[in-house]
Amino acid sequence: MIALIDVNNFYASCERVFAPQFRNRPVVVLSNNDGCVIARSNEAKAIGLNMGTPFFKVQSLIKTHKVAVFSSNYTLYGDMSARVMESLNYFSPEVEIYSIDEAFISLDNNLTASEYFQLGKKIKEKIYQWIGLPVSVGIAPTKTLAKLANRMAKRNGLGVFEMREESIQEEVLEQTPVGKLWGIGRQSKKKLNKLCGIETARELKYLDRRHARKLLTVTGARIVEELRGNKCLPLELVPVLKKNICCSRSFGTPITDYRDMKEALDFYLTNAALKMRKQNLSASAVNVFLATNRFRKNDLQYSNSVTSKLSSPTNSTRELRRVTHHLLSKIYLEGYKYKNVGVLLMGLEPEEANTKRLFGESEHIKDKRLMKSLDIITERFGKGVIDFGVQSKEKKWEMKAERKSPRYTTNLAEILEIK
DNA sequence: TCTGGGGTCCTAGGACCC
DNA sequence: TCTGGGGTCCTAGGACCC
Repeated sequence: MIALIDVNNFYASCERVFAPQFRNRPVVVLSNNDGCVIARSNEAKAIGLNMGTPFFKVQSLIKTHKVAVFSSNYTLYGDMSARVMESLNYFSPEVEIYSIDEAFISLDNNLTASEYFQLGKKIKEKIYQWIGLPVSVGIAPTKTLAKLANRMAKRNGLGVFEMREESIQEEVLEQTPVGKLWGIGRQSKKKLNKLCGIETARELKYLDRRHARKLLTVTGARIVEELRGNKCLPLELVPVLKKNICCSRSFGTPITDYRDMKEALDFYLTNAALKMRKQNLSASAVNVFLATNRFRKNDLQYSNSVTSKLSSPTNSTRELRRVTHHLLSKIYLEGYKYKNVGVLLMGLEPEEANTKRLFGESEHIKDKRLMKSLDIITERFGKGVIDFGVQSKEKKWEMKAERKSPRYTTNLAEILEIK
C-alpha cells in the first residue's frame, strides 16, 4: 500500500507557522515579482481568490477582506519542506519526495482498512505536532489511487482517507470527474469526453487497454492499469539525477540595455551552476533564451533561444560565462523592451564521467579548484559576496518582493522574536 | 502600471548509417 | 513505370505536473 502525504496550502501554511495572528484570516502568497496569486489559505479560496490570478486584478478583494499577502520566500519553504520529508522517515523506510510539498511512502501491506485510517491519522497528528504544518493523507494500493484518496481526504474534513477495498475505490472513482485524475490534463480530458464519452474516472478504469493506449499513449494506458489496482508507477526511492537545470526570472521593470541583460543572465548562470555543482553534475550543452512581455500588446514582440554544445562537459561558472555571453550576443536585438532572460543547462552528467581533456586540461584543473573555493566562500558568507567581474550596485532587473517574510529558520539575523 | 518558475516524459519525423 | 530493409540518434513540440 502507498500513502500520499501533502501539506495543505503549503506556502500559505508555512507563513502561518511563524505568524499565528493569521491563522483564522485569509492568507495568499504571490509568485516571483509579486505577479500572481500562487497559494491560498482555505479562507482565501472561499472568498473567490483563484490560483494564478494576477495580483493587480484582486486588489479590492484583498482590501475588503483584509487578506494577509506575502511575497514568496523559497528559503523558508525549502527548509520547512525538508523538515516534513525527514519526519516521514519515522513512518516508513521508503519515502519518495515527489515535490516540495508532497511525498509518497510505502506502508505495510497487511493492515485492515481501519488500521490504515488510524495510521494516516497518526501521521497527520505527528507532523502537525512536530512542524506545525497541516497535512492530508491518502492511502491506496497504487500511486494514482493514493493521489485520489488524498483528494478525498481534503474533501471529507478529516484530512485522512483510505481506499484499501475495491468497493470504496469504485465508489470514489464514480464520483470523480476524469479530468481530476493525476496525469489527465485539459487536452486528455477533452479527448476522453468527446471521443469516448467518458466523464468519470470509473469509466476510464474500464476503458479498453488498447483504446486507452491509442488515445493517450503509454501514459494513459498506465493510468488505466493503476486505476484497476495494478502498480505501474514504482516509488522512486533514489532521487533521479536531474537532466536539465534552468534559471530565469521576469524583471521588475523592462530592460532595454544589453549590459543589464548580460548582468541578469550572469546572475542566473551563477545560480544555476551552483545548483549543478551541488549535485556533482556537469553540463554538456547550454541554452540561453530571452523574451519581451507578451501581455503588452502595443509593444514590439520578440523572443528567441539558442543552444550550444560544449566541446567537453563542464560545471565551471567561468567557462560557462564565456558561452552564455556569446549566445546572448547572438540573439540579443536592440530596440525591444525585454521581460526576461534565462539559462538552461542541458545534458547533465555526473562530474566523475568528466574525462581528461585533450586540450586545456591544466586550465580545467585550476578552474575546478577555483569553483571549489568559490562554493566554500558562498556557503559560509552567502550568495553574492564574491563574484566574477563587476556587478553594478543598481540592479534594474531585480525582482519585486515587497512583502517577504523573514527567513525564520535559516538565518540567525531573521529568527523569530518573542516580545 | 501591474500577468511565475522549474521540471519530466512521450512521440513523430528527419538525418544518417549499413 | 519502376524505387529495400533495418536500425540509431537527435530534436521539436505537445502534454502534463507542482
